[in-house]
Amino acid sequence: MSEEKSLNFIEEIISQDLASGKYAQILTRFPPEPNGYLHIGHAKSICLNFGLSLHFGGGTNLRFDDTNPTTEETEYVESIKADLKWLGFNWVKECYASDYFDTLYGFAVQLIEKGLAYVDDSSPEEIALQKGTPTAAGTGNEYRNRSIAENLELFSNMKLGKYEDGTKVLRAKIDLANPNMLLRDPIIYRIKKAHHHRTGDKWCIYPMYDFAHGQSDSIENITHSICTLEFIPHRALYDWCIDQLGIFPSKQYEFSRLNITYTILSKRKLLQLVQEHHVDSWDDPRMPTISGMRRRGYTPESIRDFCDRIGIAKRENIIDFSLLEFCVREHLNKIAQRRMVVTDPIKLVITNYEKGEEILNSENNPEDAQGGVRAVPFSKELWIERGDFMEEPTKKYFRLGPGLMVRLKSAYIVKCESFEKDAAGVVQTVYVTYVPESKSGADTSGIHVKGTLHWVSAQHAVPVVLNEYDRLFKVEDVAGAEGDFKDYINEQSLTKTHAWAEPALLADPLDARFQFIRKGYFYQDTTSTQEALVFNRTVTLKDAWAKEQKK
RNA sequence: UGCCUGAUAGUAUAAUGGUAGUACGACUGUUUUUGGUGCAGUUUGUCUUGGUUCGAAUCCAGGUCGGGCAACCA
Repeated sequence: MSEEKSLNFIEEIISQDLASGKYAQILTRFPPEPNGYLHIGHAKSICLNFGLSLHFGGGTNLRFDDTNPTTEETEYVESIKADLKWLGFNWVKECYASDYFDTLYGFAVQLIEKGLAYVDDSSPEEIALQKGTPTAAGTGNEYRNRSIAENLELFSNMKLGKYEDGTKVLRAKIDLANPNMLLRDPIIYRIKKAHHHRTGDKWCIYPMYDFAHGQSDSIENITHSICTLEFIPHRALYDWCIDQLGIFPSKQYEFSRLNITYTILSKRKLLQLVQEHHVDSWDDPRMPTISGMRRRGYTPESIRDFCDRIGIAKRENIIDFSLLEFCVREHLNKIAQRRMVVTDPIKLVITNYEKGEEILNSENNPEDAQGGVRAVPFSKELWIERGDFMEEPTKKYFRLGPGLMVRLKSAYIVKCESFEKDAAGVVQTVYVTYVPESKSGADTSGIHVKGTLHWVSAQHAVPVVLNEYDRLFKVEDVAGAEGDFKDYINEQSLTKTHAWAEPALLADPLDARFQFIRKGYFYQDTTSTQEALVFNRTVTLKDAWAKEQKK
């Protein structure tokens, strides 16, 4: 337990509960509905729940909140488990609300027997109408006065499948005038003759969230049930159910959900992006899903670090996307293998280089003294970036231009002697002379240059495809922007580039993390093959020169 | 017009009646064979009006602004 960091309000509550002896150890839970893929907002909840039990001692259950058979699928269950494991968390028990269907049914019967629940034959519209409005009390109906015996029989018949979907519901009998709309006789069971991904066709009635969640927490002896702010009004119902049933008193606590600039964190909207082909899939590297971020090259460490930094509180927030970028850069800088890739090539010819070719060594990672070196072939003709040559260099331009000198990374210092344009006036070739005694690591030339360029030997170059990603949306606050969120989609969020790479990439493992020097961090895409290498740009490098140019 | 919540630099998050701090961002400088990294520094803040107090971001009262609540979703 590290004491130097101050506690957030939930950690505060837990340390008090532990100190007072209320609990000997804590048990939290992560309760996704298996109706979509996990995203970075879930990661915040995951890191919180698992982090809490790791920090204070105890455990965390993984519980699938699968009470709505029409939206849930096993595919989602599997992806959620895979994402959780990848993030590095282990749950104590794998639970399903559907495992409690029998118990939950019994709870409902208990409520009926206490005169606290009744079967209502009204239509959804009628029920909504009878609920009143936030400022006007609701009105009852004749079904509210049904006898216990009648309710018992009707509810049993509901279970037996004697009624059609939507014709009857079971409601808790609480208070139709309560200022909290959720307490105005909430529906706790509805008829759905649908196939459930786990219970199959065994059930045709399913409990609502409010009659399943708190009870599931209680059944598992969850001590601290942590959810997001929009569930605050549900807490009264949560407690009411537990009180009336007299079961283990789990307690609900709420924190604010995560928002990030230039993206959306809503399963419903993310599903829409997939279904309407604005992105390729749930794991499209542009998606803020865990699987998308994994494919893009984010590391579990960087996501956990991000969740650590954003903090836990109760106020609405929107985190800068740049914080996420900072976190992944910081981690990748330490572990990524440096490689050289040229994306928009022009030819560089070294006129006085007569050796044919030679093999140079270049460090894999300057941050890691044990990282070793790799062999990089060097020759008379190289590819360099078009952006690294300027016909008429501006002041503060440290790259190549007529008469200017630069170092070629891990190789020699060269001086630009001349250049050649094609018919259209576009520069195609730059002619330089090199300084033989300036060889990297054995430089006796005494020459000091300000710029260092990456390069690839033309005859050894390997073709690769780079997926360069930009933000998915054009506005900062997508959820808060007026109108349809899809109007703000950035159509240029993906740029595919053909590039030349150094041959070392051919021998690198599939899951290696790379920094393409001066370009950014890259990770091999799932579609990449030895014959056609494809890399996703996880994030660019910070670019002080781009900033300087804007001035 | 009801109920529930919340409000500290650009963005987050601490300070639990006693020096408003930290991170990211931005800006300087410095180091550097990545205009990367590292290092040093600068910048900007307690929603408002009263009250209690020796002392208020913190407690009290009123106001303002934000978010949520009327799914057989979770």
